[in-house]
Amino acid sequence: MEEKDIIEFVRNKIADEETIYDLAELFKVFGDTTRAKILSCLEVRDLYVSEIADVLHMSISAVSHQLRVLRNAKLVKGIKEGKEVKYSLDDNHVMMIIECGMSHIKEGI
Amino acid sequence: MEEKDIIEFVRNKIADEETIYDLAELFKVFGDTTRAKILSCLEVRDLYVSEIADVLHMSISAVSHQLRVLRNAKLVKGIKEGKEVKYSLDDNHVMMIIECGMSHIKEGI
DNA sequence: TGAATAATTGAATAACCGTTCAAATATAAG
DNA sequence: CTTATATTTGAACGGTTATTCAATTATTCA
Repeated sequence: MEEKDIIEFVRNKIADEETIYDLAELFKVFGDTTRAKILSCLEVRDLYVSEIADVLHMSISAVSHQLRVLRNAKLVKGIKEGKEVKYSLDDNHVMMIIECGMSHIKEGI
Repeated sequence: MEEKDIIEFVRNKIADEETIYDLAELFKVFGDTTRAKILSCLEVRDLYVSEIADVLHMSISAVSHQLRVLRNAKLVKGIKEGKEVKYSLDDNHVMMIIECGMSHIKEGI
């Protein structure tokens, strides 16, 4: 196969630009320590914002900002209960992706 | 369960700080469009640096910089062949993680 | 040995992003 | 209605990082 053809071959076979962009955006959300911690907490139990802040020794504001990012990415959802908002993982895809990454780490990389 | 106990309960059950840090670091590497594109290319076929640059319409330098990040994260490996260096995915964990993210995207979410 | 090609590296710039702080909104309780 | 509590939001600051450009290393070939 000629060099020129290899380039075309690969270019035609890879996922389209938009899909790759979405993929990177998704992983970007997981790629922050604070957000990863929040997700880990919610993996244990549904929690109110202030509870998450307490567990992680962080400010309410910082947690809330990151919850918004997670919400936008449809990784968590918040349900209002009176003055408080209880957060939970949006679906079990989220846990799956975390475990997927975990297994990579655990295998000594 | 008292509020105080909930905090302790969750704090004791989540993964340890270091593991979560490593997890975030791993996803951070996937969380960049350029690197995601490079990985997509290598999913199709092993390639030389200049071939990757050609496929993605990017400079050799930019590609090389990102390949270093991917190498450090043990996601790709490069083998010298004369003047050139042929890159490939480091193991099939990498493809698994990509597919894991893909399935999340595809499911409409 | 010297020229040419492939890739890496370092420094610099620019854009992005997480945290903080202050202010605003929403709900409950007195 | 007023106060207190829970959360959200916006602006600003500081740190991180991707790309560019120039220089360097490594290898082949004449």
